[in-house]
Amino acid sequence: MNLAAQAQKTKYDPEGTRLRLLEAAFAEIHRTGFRAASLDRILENAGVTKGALYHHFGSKTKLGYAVVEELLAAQFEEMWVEPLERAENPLQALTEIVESMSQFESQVEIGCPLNNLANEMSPIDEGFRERLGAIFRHWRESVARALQTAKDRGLIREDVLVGQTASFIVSVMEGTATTAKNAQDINIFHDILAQLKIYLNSLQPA
Amino acid sequence: MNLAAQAQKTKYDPEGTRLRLLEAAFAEIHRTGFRAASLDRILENAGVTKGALYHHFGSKTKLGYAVVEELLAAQFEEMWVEPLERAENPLQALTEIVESMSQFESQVEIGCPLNNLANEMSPIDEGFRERLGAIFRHWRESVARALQTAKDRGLIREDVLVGQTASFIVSVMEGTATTAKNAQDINIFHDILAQLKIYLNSLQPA
DNA sequence: CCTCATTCGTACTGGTTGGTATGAATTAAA
DNA sequence: TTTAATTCATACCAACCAGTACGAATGAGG
Repeated sequence: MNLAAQAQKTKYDPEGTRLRLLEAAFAEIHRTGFRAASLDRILENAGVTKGALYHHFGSKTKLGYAVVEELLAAQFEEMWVEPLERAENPLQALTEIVESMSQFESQVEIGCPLNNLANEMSPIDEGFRERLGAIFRHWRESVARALQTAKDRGLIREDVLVGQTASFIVSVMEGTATTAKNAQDINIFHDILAQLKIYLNSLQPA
Repeated sequence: MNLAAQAQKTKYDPEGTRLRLLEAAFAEIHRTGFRAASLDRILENAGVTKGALYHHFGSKTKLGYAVVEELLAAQFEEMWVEPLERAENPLQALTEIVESMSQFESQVEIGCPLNNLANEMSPIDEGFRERLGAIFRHWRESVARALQTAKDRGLIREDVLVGQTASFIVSVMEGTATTAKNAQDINIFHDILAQLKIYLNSLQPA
């Protein structure tokens, strides 16, 4: 039945075209930034036309908002929030995420999409700022919870301020993305993450 | 004689218009980013016309390069390199610069211009990448030298890798600018810088 | 089968962009 | 004083942009 429906190849596929639009927009925005992202290019890559776009979303801006809410947020959920949530040793989990980051070569080429969008849009568009801010906040809170759990289990020192430290760690990640993207060099990326790991270790009790 | 030359008010003032163009471009670029910076707005703020611009610079891109080389680089020279160069206690000087940063409210509003430009232009324009990269390198080397001097004087531990640590510190500064700009909140800015100061202190011998 | 909303495709618009062509005004050189 | 180079001002252009108007194709409900 399900297969039949697929084979049938219905002409109109609203959910499908919507998703293809979102993904094409995400890629284009990640590559060029939001304002320089061309709707025509997005449409070409998505394989749909302008009528479809303005039917599903109402403007370029709303398309951008949807990308942030539905795709970008999910990426951080999967990469940071969930692994930290179900980790037995939160401090080690944090270190492992940082290590797994080292292999993200696209970060070096075109940067972290959250970092890119925040730098470009936050000062000039309140809608973007709020949505990106929500991701940042969620990210920081997730790290803060992990640090608190680690503290409760005696894995880090008592005098560590989990909130401020979480903000610090997140900022290091953002700064690292910027630095690596500019240097276009994977080595400096590794160097900084190595120092971040040393920093994380230094949080442990003496 | 000099005063007479000023009072004379010569009609053509190539160096003056060049500088006015550079400064107007710097402000506009800082506010909107390079690609969104409108030449017409720059010309309006500088009080000159398009003919002057294309006479002194040859294109929008070259104008941007000149801004980076002549204005942006000087800003970091003044803010970081020189104070660290002539500091008696390099570690303390580093801390003081970070503290002085806390009062830069424009950083919260529209971010650090180096951070902004690097995020926007480095992946898509080699000319910008090289020039911004030179500033980053200079910045990192300046911090690294300060750390090395501190190490030589026994102010920080022997096992601190000055190069990697300098890259780490610079990345924190960039990440902080991003975070603060998005949050539009001076408090989180202070929180992160407070943690950076704690980190700097942790470099001292036990 | 009929009706009506949904889902798109096509063609077009007004506005803005960086860039250019041209020449006039001014300065420097001879 | 004549000539030549610099320094600008004005008017214009092709390209691209987001957005819209309109209608045709398709789907769902009765």
